[in-house]
Amino acid sequence: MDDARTRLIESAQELLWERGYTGTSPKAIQDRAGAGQGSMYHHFNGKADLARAAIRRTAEEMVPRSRAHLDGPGSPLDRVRAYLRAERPVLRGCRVGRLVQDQEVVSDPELRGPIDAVFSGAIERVAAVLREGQEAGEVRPDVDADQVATALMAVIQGGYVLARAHQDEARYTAAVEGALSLLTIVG
Amino acid sequence: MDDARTRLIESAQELLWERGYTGTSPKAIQDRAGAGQGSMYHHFNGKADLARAAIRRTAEEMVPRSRAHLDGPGSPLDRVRAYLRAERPVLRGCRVGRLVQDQEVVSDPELRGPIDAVFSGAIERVAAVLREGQEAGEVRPDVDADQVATALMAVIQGGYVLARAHQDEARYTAAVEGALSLLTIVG
DNA sequence: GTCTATAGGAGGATAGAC
DNA sequence: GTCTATCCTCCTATAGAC
Repeated sequence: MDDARTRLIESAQELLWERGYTGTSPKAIQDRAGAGQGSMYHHFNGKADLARAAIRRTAEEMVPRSRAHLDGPGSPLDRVRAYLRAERPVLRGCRVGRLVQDQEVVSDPELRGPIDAVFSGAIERVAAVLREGQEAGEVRPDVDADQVATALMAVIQGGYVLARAHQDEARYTAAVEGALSLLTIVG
Repeated sequence: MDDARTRLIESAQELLWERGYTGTSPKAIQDRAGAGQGSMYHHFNGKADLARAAIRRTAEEMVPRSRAHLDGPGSPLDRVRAYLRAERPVLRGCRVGRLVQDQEVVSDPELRGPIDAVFSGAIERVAAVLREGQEAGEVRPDVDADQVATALMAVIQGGYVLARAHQDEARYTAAVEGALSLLTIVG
């Protein structure tokens, strides 16, 4: 059993994922955490303050996930494939990508910062692995690794969007496989 | 054309784009439309009903935009490039892609349907043009056109997400150019 | 630290007058 | 068709007791 402060942060993480910032009320967070109003306003200044803590924590939790695949075993191309094909809660959406639609999140540097850092860090790491792949002769050498890495991250985020619109995880898979098929050197 | 009903729909379209479904209140729509509560509830059953009309209209307006590029002049690859490079309000986000984050939108088939149709229609059209390009020898023949078309649509949607997170339109451009660079036959 | 009480405002909608 | 009045709930936060 964790303390109330931790439970509040975890509940906020879940609700921000499910309903976004605007759709998440302090009351709902308290209820899910089993904490009262007094408890929440003792530990945090308000909704935005709690959301900052929750988003920071979610961002911290996501970095090791991508590192696990990108810094894992296998050839560079294998690692990029493993990252893109990693199991994801597609229909639930991206924990952080979802939040950038919220105007209040984008406007607050403390809310947006950690999200931006997750994406920027992942793009950089993917680009580095792609460059390894180019040197190894696995990946087309005629493309800009940074641009392609950005495109691959966009495929993941856009895959979430298309899959939710279609309510079918297959649309995510199609996007990822389409992107991966373009990555290899044509025979 | 200038009646209250139309103004209400147009105002709802703008607000849904800016703030999403959850973040848009009937009051805000009325204020922007210069219409009173009585007027809105005379023309529509409520918020969801008005949102349905607004989303249908937005979806209708988006189809010709994509057709303009995909069915335009130039070679197949030129048309795909023109579509991906078309000017878009990147930092404002996608009019329809934004909405699929909203749980209430995804849950209501009448709200989700038109959005899904926009994406599905665009994917099909892009795939057809890609197949033309493959036959013309412009596009790699060894890839699945449907999957690649899905990937390209995902790049657009994901480009919006990454650009908003970074608050920089360049991130969208990088994603698009990275994807396009993979499309051509390697020299 | 956590509880209850309190509060002004916004959200979403209904009813009846004009 | 549009207006105003009214309703109840939820939102977000503050105050003070325990």
